[in-house]
Amino acid sequence: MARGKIQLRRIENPVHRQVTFCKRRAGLLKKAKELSVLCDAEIGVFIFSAHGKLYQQATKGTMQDLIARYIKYNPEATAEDPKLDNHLMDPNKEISMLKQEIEVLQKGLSLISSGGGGGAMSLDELNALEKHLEIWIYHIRSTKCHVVVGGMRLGNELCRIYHIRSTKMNIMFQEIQLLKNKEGILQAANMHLQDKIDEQFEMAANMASMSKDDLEYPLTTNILGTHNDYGIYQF
Amino acid sequence: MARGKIQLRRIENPVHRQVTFCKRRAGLLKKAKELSVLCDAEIGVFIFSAHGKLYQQATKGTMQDLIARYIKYNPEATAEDPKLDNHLMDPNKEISMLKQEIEVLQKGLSLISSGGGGGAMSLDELNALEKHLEIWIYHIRSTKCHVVVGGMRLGNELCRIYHIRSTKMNIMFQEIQLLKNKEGILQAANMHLQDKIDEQFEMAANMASMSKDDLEYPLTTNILGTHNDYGIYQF
DNA sequence: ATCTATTCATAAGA
DNA sequence: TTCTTATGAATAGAT
Repeated sequence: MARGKIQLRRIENPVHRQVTFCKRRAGLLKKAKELSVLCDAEIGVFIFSAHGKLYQQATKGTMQDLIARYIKYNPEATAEDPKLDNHLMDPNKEISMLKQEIEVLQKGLSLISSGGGGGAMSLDELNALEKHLEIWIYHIRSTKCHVVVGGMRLGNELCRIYHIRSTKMNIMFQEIQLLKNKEGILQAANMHLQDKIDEQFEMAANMASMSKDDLEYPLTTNILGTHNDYGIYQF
Repeated sequence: MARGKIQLRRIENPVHRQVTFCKRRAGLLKKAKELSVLCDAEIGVFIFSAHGKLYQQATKGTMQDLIARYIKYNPEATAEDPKLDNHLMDPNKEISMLKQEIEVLQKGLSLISSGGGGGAMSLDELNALEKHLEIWIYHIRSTKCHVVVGGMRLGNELCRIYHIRSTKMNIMFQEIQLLKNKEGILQAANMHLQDKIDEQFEMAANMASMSKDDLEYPLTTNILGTHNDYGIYQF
C-alpha cells in the first residue's frame, strides 16, 4: 500500500513478515476499535501469530462475554463441540472436575521428579509411577493440545539461576571427562606395572624357582572393573 | 477519512452510521484476511451490530476451533484478576485458570514421559528433557503475558519441573565422587605395585646385582598429580 | 451502489 | 522496535 504494492500472499522474508505483522496487527485492532465506536458495534478480534502468540481485542466488555454471546447467538453450531460444552456446564461441577485432573497431573509430576532425584527409584515408587503414567497418558491423548503456551512469567532471577546451572553442569561434565581420562591413564599404568611384575617374576622364577602366586595382584585389573559396570548411567 | 476527517465517536446520524458500518465492516474483515494471509496468522473476528446482528470471519479453520483455541490459551482470563482466592473469583475465570494450569502440567509431563518410558531416567533422557525444557522456558519467557498470579500452584509446578535439572546434577555429582574414589583406589594400587616392584628389585639385585633404574616407574605416583591439582572447580 | 477528494495505512529503508 | 516518507488503500460525503 505504499512504496510498492505487495501481493496478497504469505510474505516469505521472515523479517518483512514480522514487521508487517506488527504494523497490520496494530492497524487491524485500531480499525476494530474505530468501527466499534463509530457505529456502536461490539467487536471481538483475536489473532494467533504463526508462533502461537495471542493478540486480542474486545471493544466492549470482556472477550469472555463476547464469546459467550457468540455461543449463545448460534447454539446449534457449538452444541456438538464438547470443548465448548464445558463452558456451558455448571461452573462448580466443572471446577471440581478440573481440580481433580490437576491433582492427577501433579501426582504424576511429583512422582517423576522426586523419584528420579536420587538416581535409583524404589520398586514401590516405580509401580506407583507406572500407574500414574497410564492415567496421565490417557489424559494427554484425550486432549488435543494445539496451544503452545500458558501465560506465565519466569522471573529474571530464575532465568539467571537457570543459566548458572547450565554453566555449572558444563563444568561438571568437563570434570567427568577429565576423571575418565585419568582413570584410563591409571589403568594403563597399572597394566604396565603388572606386566613388569610378571616379567620380573619370570626372571626371579628362572633364578630362584619361586612360586608365581606370591607375586600376582589381580586387584589392578579386575577388582575395579570398567566404569560402566557400576551401571548408574551412561553419558 | 476522505472529504473531511471525522471524529472518533459514535455517528449520530443513523443513515450515516449504517453506511459507515457497512463500509468499515467490509474493510475490517478484508484487513483481517490480508493479515492472515500475509503473515500466516490465524485470526477470528466477530462483529455484533448495534442491533445484535452477527458478522464474523475466521481466517483459518472454523470459528469454533478458534474459540476453542482461545479458551485453551486464554492468558487474559487469569491475568486480570489480582485476587487469588479461588472461592471468591468469577467461576469462568477460575475455570480458565485451572485449564491453563492443566495445560502447563500436561506439557511438563509430556516432556518427561516422551523421554522416560516407565523406569528410571537415564542421563541421556535427562539431556533430552533438558533441551525440551529450555525450549519450553524460552516460550514462556518470550510470552508477554501479564500473568503474575497464576497462583502458587502453577509456580510450584514450574519449579518442580525445573528441578529435574537438579536430578541431573545430582547424578553427575555422584559420578564425579565415584570417579574420584576409583582414582584413589587406582593410585593406591599403583603404589602397591610400585612397592612390589621395588621389593622384587631388591631381591633381584641381591641375587643378580641388577641396576635399579631399569625397573622404576615414577609415572604411577607423580605424573598425574592429585585430582585437585587440575583446579577446575570445587564443590 | 458508485464516484472522488482526502485522509489513512503502510512498504521500504534507516 | 521505531521513525520517516512516498504511495497505495480506505473511505466520507456527494450523487
